[in-house]
Amino acid sequence: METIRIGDFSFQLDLTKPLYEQVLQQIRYSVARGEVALGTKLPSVRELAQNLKINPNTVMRAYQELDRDHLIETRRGQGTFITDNLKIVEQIRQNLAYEAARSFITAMKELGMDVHTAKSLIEEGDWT
Amino acid sequence: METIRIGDFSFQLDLTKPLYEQVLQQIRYSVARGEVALGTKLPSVRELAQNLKINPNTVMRAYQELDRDHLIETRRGQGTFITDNLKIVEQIRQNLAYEAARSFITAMKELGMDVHTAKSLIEEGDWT
Amino acid sequence: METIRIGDFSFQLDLTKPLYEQVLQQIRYSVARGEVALGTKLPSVRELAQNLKINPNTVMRAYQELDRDHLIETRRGQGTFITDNLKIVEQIRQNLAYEAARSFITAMKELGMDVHTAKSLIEEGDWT
Amino acid sequence: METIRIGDFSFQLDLTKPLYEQVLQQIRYSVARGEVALGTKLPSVRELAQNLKINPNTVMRAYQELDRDHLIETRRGQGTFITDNLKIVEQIRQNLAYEAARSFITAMKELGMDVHTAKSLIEEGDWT
DNA sequence: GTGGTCTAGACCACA
DNA sequence: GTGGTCTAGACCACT
Repeated sequence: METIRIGDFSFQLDLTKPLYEQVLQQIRYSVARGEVALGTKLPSVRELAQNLKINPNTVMRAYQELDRDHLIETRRGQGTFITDNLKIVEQIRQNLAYEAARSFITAMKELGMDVHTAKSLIEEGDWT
Repeated sequence: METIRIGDFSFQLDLTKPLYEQVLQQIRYSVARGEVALGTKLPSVRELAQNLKINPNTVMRAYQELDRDHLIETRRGQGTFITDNLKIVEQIRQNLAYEAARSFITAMKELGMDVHTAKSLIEEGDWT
Repeated sequence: METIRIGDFSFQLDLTKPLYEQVLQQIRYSVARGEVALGTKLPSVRELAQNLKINPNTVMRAYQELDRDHLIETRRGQGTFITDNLKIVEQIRQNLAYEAARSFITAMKELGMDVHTAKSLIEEGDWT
Repeated sequence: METIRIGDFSFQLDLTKPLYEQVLQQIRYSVARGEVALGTKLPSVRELAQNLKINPNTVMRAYQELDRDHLIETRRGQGTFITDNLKIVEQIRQNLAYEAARSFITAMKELGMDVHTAKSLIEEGDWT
């Protein structure tokens, strides 16, 4: 799978899965990971679409959803920017981590395994 | 969300998500959890459909996917049965657990957190 | 898969495939292979059904189809017998072999492989 | 039996056999035979259905099974494409050929004929 | 009675 | 426009 870099962002798209969701997630994770400075200007919808060779509507949809979560801000005539509110970023980072953990634990419980077993699985696995 | 019991199985359907997938998963987990004896006859397609108030085709699709994974066996004119092969069941159980762990770790890494942090999250969380 | 012997015949049933067809084929092949003497009496419908733990209707259907091919003969009040006509048996044996070869060659051609390649495949394979 | 061509594909349907299986097989063989370039877009579900005068659901089922084998890739909103992975195609071609040979040999053995006889049958037959 | 295939047609998600 | 899910209901194959 090809990696495309644009500004501080990098994208890897799997064409068989919803594109707008991948774009959205990869921006979300880039910011949460701290790779992108707060307040940074995002590439324009048209520019990103061109680079990723996807439809501008798809990029727009991704931006809209991020805007709704206040992770990015659209300023008319200026472009789209990462929020400069550190709290929001931290909040999102925590939520994503918590959600991932919670769904792991849920799956384990559905298999009749307890939290202890879950921990062992994480410890013993080779996650390179 | 209403729980429906039928034979050794219980089902909870969320009408906003693909029904056949939920049926499929819930059978898969029931067997993996060891709640259902190997070789057991599943409810007939029509019977389960009626109980869950969904279309028989939807149930059939769930059964067919499980059949392809060899977790169940369908015998025309007789019905559908859980495999009596313990190995297959164990294999599936391991795979489900491993997949859950792997996707948790992947998400953590994408947030810039390491396996150690992942473990702490599991330890400290309140997963009741 | 369990093998069941009854008289000169032996059966192996896979419950997930049409039973009447398996019974039919296995009788057909037993005779073609020359394992069963011409004129031999077949087990009664009821007896065979009992031994194979399947429905008598299923055995009956197999017998009826074999009767139509004149491989067996039903004599009222006496039972069912393998034909004593060697020609019919030879004919069926040849047909079965020819059919198998023809469908193999057809598949090969559909893959864009010629008869020569087909022969090589047979020669080189490990068919133990 | 009427042959219907559409794009690089051609279809012949026998209405007495499962349609989705025939569609599936004919696509599979077209690709294995190398008649269709890797990465090619398949006709859309609706388009193929219309041309073959069958129901879109029937076409979809064929596509879904091929997708599971990774011979094709479906991209929501974009269409369905032949895989661009040559390895998968070669693998499938080999498997199909091997399976055909294996089932031929099995049939011969069940008739009490050996591999040598099988080879002779292939050599002597008139397979035009 | 069991499962399997097919149709017609609705409604949704994605690009 | 694309594919994906679901329904209702017909008809068939097998036990």
